[in-house]
Amino acid sequence: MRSAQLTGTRDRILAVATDLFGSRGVDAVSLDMIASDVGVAKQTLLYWFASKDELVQAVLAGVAEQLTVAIGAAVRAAPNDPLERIDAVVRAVFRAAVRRPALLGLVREISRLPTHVADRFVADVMVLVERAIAYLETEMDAGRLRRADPRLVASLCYATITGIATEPEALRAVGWTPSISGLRRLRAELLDFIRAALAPH
Amino acid sequence: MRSAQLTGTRDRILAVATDLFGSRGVDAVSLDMIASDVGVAKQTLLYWFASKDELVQAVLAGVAEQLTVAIGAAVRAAPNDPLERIDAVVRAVFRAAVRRPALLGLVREISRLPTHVADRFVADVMVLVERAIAYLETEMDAGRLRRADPRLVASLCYATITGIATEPEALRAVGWTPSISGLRRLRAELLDFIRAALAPH
DNA sequence: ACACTCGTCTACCATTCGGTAGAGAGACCT
DNA sequence: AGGTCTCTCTACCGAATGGTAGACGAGTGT
Repeated sequence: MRSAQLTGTRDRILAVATDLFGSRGVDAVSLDMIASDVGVAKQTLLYWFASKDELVQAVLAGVAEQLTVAIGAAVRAAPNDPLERIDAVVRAVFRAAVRRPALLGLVREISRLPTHVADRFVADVMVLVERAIAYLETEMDAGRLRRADPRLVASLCYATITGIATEPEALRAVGWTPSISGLRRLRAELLDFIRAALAPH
Repeated sequence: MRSAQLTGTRDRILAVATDLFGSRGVDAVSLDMIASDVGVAKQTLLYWFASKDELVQAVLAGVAEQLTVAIGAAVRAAPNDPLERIDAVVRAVFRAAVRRPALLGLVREISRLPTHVADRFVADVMVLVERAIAYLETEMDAGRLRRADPRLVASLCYATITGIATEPEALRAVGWTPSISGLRRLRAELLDFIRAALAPH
């Protein structure tokens, strides 16, 4: 054995692969790049993951779990008001995205992946989406949210959040530079936008 | 000369490249694929465009022009009410995206491109963005739009529109199937969402 | 002491990629 | 007719990619 790592080789590979796949895209990242970043030979990657596809699937599984846990905790901790809950979820997703910037970038990668690679991930996330849709619907029925098609509202919120979090170019184009305070302002503006879009009347 | 084509080889290459780059991503599309789709040899591509980078730039230039023309015409034809104008722009972008589905997918590709390839396109689009921001600001000052940071509002609208138009996976995940009537409903819902987010109070 | 498993390595392979070299076929000019 | 320009082709190249084959060393159980 080479040495007693604090984290196992497999976990380090997953961490590096998540960052690289998310920030540059799956196609643009080679196994050699990941291996060299981790500090092992490419063959070591292929020992832990039989193929690149399998590595991508493992990375996606990790992302799905992180999102599920983060969102679940946020919902449980939030008061029962729908706007407050949406607020809490957006904050949770933002927090996750700040801690690991490539996370939402990876979510956006799925539309480019062959279906047999993305299927499992789509199924995992579908659970979250269905739950959100059901919740939106009951709140609309109760008049606490603006009446609309809950499925499309969920898509719109998703598109807005991941869009804003994964398009640094778009933000640079409007003269935005990343910083802690800038990020907080961005989040506040995003929350206002979504609140205004969903509030009744 | 091989034959009298209705459109020149160069234009056909551009059309095919736009569709492929936009739908599958620049990295994932090889010159061989484009050439075989057009029905010429790869070398013919490299005769018209000195390199893949140059082809990508030419494709982006075409996209920027189409968007500029479509949006410009929509704005000129719309009444002076800000919500009406935003409405008109969204409809124009949607129309362009329906006619050529890969168009907005390409816009999203720029964040992955080397800067020297994307720079020109970013500059072209920045003109549109600056104009939109200035307009939003004056309308906010006049109290006809909800008060907010116009730069970030522009980014949010951009993220929402391109997000919804380029993530078929996300829409499939909420049980949406593409159709003419479905698309119209989607557009209507998107317009309601943005109107509600931007209307004063 | 010996066989076995686990984790990592070096060496290599087939394929694909973007790009070069150069030939050839028509159109046009003189 | 001959020369030149435009456009397309076949043939090839070096680099990079995902993946295979197999050796090596350190633990571990018997």
